[in-house]
Amino acid sequence: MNIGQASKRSGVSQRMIRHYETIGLIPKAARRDSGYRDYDDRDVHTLRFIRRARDLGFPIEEIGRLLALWQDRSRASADVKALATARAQELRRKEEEIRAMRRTLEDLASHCHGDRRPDCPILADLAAEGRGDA
Amino acid sequence: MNIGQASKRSGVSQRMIRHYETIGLIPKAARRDSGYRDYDDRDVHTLRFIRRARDLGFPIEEIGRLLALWQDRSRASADVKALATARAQELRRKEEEIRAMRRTLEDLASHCHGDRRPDCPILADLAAEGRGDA
DNA sequence: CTTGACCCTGACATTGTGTCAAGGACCATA
DNA sequence: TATGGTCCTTGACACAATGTCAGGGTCAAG
Repeated sequence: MNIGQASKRSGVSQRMIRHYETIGLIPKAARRDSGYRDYDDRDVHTLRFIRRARDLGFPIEEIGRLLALWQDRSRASADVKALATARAQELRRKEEEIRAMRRTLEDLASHCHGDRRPDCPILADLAAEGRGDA
Repeated sequence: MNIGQASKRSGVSQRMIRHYETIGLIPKAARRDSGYRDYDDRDVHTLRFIRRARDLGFPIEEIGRLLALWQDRSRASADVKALATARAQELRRKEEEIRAMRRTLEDLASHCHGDRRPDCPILADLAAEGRGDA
């Protein structure tokens, strides 16, 4: 099948399919005489795997490792689990970071009148003489 | 003062100071005869403002608007509050998204033996015949 | 054969930041 | 004054992941 079909069936954009090929995440696709890339169901399956991993927040480089493990019949599940838990921890870290930012903002906003008066604790906070790095 | 000092005092890297100038977030710095950029305390104050906003997750473009509001003595606090709450909501959205990913991963990992056996529900899930987009 | 849908490559944009290179400026000390 | 070390300048390349646009073939149906 052509790349358009593969894209629709896998949920990975044509752009990204080509990109993954370029960076070597997936092998170079077979080509027709016309030069068109040609995919089969296994390829689509692989693309779905990638999409799913991507949706779970794995960076490309780790997706590559997951793919290798997936294709290695003798892998140890511990190796996979290690990647997954490391990712989960990283996500937890980001989550906390964003949460802290959000709460600060909500706190600031709650103290702001939000009317036509000009004074605003949000700007006051942003402008506060805080520590630079020096 | 030179850019190095301004950077240290504001906590914004030299790279980003120049970048902000390039994209017009801050006005072009004054120059010495030597060509060196020259900053004063007000500039540093502005840079700190930017850094603080950046730390709160505001994208550059919104930081520009905040700066304008900050410098506008007659702004209405409602305008500032609107930006802040919109940002908070966006952060909340991201937070949820990341949280969902993390929980899925943790769930998958909890069902994985994590030993030398090859079978692993994490890979099984990634490889699952899920819906593509077609 | 023409038309429209599909494919190809390559390039540019985004967001925010780092780093490296080649070259000039400045300052202090030998 | 010459030399060195530290600072500055610009410009370019890089990351991750993606979109989009342009200019040009391909294919299939009418």
